[in-house]
Amino acid sequence: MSKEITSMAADYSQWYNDLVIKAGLADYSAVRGCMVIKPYGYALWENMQRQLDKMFKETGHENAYFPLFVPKSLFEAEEKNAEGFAKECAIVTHYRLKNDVDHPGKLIVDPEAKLEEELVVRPTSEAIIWNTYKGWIQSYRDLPLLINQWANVVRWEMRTRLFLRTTEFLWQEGHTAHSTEQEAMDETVQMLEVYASFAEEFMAMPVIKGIKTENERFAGAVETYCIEALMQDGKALQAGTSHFLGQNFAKAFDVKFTDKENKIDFVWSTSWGVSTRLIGALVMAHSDDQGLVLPPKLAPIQVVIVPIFKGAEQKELIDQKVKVLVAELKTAGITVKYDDSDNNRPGWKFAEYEMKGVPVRIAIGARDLANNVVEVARRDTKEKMSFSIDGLGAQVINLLNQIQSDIYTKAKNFRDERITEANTWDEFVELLDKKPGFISAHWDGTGETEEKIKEQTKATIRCIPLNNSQQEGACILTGKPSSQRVLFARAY
RNA sequence: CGGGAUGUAGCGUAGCCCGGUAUCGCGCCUGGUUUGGGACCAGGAGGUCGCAGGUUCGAAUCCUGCCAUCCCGACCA
Repeated sequence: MSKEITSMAADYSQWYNDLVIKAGLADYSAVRGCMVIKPYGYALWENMQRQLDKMFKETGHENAYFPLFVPKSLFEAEEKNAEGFAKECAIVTHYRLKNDVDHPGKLIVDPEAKLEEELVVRPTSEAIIWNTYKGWIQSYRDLPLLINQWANVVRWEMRTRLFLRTTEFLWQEGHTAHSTEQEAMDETVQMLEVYASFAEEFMAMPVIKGIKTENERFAGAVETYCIEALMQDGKALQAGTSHFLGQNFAKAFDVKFTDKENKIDFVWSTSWGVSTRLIGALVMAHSDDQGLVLPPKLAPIQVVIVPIFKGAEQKELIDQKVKVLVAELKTAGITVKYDDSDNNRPGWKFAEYEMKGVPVRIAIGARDLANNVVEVARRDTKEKMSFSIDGLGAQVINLLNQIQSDIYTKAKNFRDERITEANTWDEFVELLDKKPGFISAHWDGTGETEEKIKEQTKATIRCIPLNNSQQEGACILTGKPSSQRVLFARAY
């Protein structure tokens, strides 16, 4: 099978699709808008999960699991949340099929089996969770309640894209309850920090932390914090959100607690989430025309070893040496695969593992054995070098660390070069096409202006960066006074 | 929901205009030779041509209807 993919320059969107399919991350499925996550893609997700889960636990959270279905009456309780998600919900209305008497072998929905109350397939779980929390919280002693769940959710999007926006997707959603506003706000910011450090340290993807404007805010939130990343085509991608929900959900679901002074109040809450969209972000942040480029810290395979031999005798010698090397690398904590499969020759394997983004490839042949070296190639730069077999583990660890850091730096330089200030409308419009990326510009603070800018340019305000420097200026569209610049971009 | 495209073997395709039971490549199986950037030779298996009707002696091909997926747009915390 030809493994060529469309080049980024020719068609970025097609490049992305080709890459996801050919690298074996996912497949299209028989269900519109839903994908199959293949083992390699799922391994990547598992690595992300493992790290995030660890970070959640380190910050005091526990995992639990809540139902997939939400009774409609609960779903509608928090008005803004319900309204925000209403037009993208899948609804269960019946619970049984029956044989179609007119068409043998076919089934139809049994009209007798209509549900008394429809069930909403969760697009997010606030409703079912807050309904549950009501029974769990009475006293300040029950707080804070710090729970995360790993789950799937369904949002009936009109247009889907592999990983970036699928009808069903996997994610985690944290839902916490606190006795004070300050504590809930601290939690919101803490989790934003967790996401940011995960993105930067593990995904090697620089992000901008900020808050959303009212238009872009989560339905039902008082404030939405986000991390925004920049993809290689200059479009922004929301990579994670952390919401300060105030007392909105507590009031909607009547979740009250008694404080030390025996006073009753509604609890304060947060929710925060990241999804399999992060895989899409990872793909678009680093990869190239030859395939994926994965950060060593998340790569399902960190090192692949390919034998090069003439005849069974050489293969035997290489096998023996590789066995020792694999053990050494594993001891050093490296995930290593020895691909001595007979199906394909070295050249094919080289191309294949480049497509899959394996950070380091080691080739070993008779020539190398004679010289007590191996050929080491790094995926990100394609650079080839020769490492001594002695102390290979330590050298490889250094290289993996170097790659992790280099791809972050590369992505950061790329991103930083594409944060441009615009001071006039013409400049703003021109930049969007000529130098796509984040555009830092003054805005008059109104939703109407934001909406107009979106209509005219498709650019939205990605965020108001945290610790944004205050600066007097004039809104690029209306010329009205502004106290700070905000970041605009076209986004996924 | 609007616009565009596609549906033929596991994948990618030719054939369709001009009707006669399906082409090629990759992959797969067997045997052999190979292996430092996507190997080669020989043999072999695999397809109710998306579905349902219709026209016809005969339909992948013509007609009607349907379905599905993808892409672009609108939409999207």
